[in-house]
Amino acid sequence: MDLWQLHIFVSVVEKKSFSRASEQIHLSQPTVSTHIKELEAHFQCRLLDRLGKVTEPTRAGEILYDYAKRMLALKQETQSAMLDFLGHTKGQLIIGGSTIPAGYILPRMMGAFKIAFPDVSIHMTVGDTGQITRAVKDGELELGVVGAKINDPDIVQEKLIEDEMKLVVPSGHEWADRDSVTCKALLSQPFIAREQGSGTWETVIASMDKAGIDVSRLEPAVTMGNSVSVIQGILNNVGISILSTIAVTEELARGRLHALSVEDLDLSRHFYLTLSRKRTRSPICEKFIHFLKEQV
Amino acid sequence: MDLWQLHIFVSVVEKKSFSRASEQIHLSQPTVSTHIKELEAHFQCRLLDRLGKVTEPTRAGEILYDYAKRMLALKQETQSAMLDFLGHTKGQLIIGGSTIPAGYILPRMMGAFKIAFPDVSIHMTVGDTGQITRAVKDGELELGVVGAKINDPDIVQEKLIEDEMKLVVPSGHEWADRDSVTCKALLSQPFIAREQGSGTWETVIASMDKAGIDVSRLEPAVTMGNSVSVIQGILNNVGISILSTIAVTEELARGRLHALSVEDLDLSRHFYLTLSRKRTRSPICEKFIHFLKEQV
DNA sequence: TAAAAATACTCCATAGGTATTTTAT
DNA sequence: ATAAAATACCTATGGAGTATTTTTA
Repeated sequence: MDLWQLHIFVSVVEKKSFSRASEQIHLSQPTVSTHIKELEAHFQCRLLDRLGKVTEPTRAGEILYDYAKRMLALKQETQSAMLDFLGHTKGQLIIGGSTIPAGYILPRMMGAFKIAFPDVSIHMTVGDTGQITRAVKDGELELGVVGAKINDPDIVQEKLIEDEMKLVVPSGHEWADRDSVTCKALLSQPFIAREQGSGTWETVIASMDKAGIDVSRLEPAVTMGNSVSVIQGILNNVGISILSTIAVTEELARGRLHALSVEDLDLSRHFYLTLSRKRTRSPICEKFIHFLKEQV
Repeated sequence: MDLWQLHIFVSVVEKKSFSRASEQIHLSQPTVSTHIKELEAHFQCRLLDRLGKVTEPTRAGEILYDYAKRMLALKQETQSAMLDFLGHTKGQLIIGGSTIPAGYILPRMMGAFKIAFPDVSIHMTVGDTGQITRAVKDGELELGVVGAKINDPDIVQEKLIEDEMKLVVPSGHEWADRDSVTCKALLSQPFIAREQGSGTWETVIASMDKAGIDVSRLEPAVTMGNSVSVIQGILNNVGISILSTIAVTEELARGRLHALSVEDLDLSRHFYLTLSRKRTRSPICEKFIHFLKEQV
């Protein structure tokens, strides 16, 4: 019993004739006979009563007819579900990002993408670079955007957007009017650090190392878990810190914070589009990648 | 896309490996490869990501996997539905009978059959011989029991049970103690006739004709629609009539009616099992036919 | 007699195999 | 080095055809 035989069977039932069915399916009449014969052999019973003028299903044939119709309908449903999916008109897009991308970059993109493809439902996970990368590798996420380069043969990355990090001080601060400060000056100020695993913080440390500054000489007033807390800390004069300008655009615009560059410190970094090397991405995801590269 | 390929695909997804799947389905690994390749060509997309150690479905593959499982489950369901039906353990039995069989013979049989095959649901239609025969011919009924022979090449009949018809009189009647009366004597009594289409009545008329009695000389007190009414008529002294003993067994036993034979009148008739010559009957029906012949 | 299905047969496409190569761990 | 999948190639089954016979209205 296969779908093709069931299709032939259904046609014979509906046309009430082997010959008429053979015309409909573009087969010869003997071929139709053979397939019906085979089905009857398989079920070990007559399925069709050849009454001479017409052919009608037996009771067993009626039962099979119902099931055959259901199976063929399900086949059709499968075909269209696949077409829909491949035509990237609907489906799920499961992505992830580290703090800054998930907080500021991806939401904007998702909004725009949703307008272009309203039948796509998007799920976003937030995690640190390691978590996101692992999920991409395991196929749990189709795409990630993180702030660090990963050395893993299963992962491919691509620069997506440059992030300019700056020293951020509250509006009443002594440096509030300056454009830049020296790297050394930083050591005299109470500083808000980030906990381990933060891409932002790792970039800061790396660039200080590179500039020959001993990071341990920084005066960490407090360590905070996320950039929102850091911003609150700065606003409340707990200390100052280096942050993504992306994360503080709003506060800068409102004049509550000021951003200045640190001389001799390369605080630029990139966010990387992070994909699995081997896994096939859904057409929706490919579309979203295209979108990302275009928009940024 | 056919069920066999989907089965192979499902196996690969579940075993996470072409080789493992090939072992499970008892195919060679290259054969599995070919089938997957063909499926991928059909849908024009990758369905499985060969990751080296393991193989996992792509998003498209996940969608197909779900549908494939549903289709294979439906195939299984079809198989068992057919087996159930052919094992005549469950299903529908649609039969019919003319008045006497449907009123007295078939109900008894149905009761006994239901005990032997509790999962069979039985539907019975009552109609005159013509209606029942036509329905059998059209396949609406699988089996009929009627009181007349039909001349139709599409119909086969078989004597099932002999019905002895007798003259029935109320207990207070002048003939109540007699065993028989002459045919002529009938003409002096108020008689309850049956309307046209009644097999019982046709048998009465035919046998009178044969005995050389002019039926029109009968004194029809009233014409009634069914044997139950006739019985009521006799009980209430409206007149007497000739009836199937089968239909009056109860009243005879209770002594409220008496049955006597009519001399020179052949009032025996048969009920005939009536089947379509060409149509295949369900196993349930074949079982029921066996049952009928055995029990009577 | 005419129409429908079954039978007989022929052919080729393909599902299946084995042997081997390529790829990735 | 090893295991997995892909490739190459061969074989045989069976799906499709045409021609014909059988059946039945």
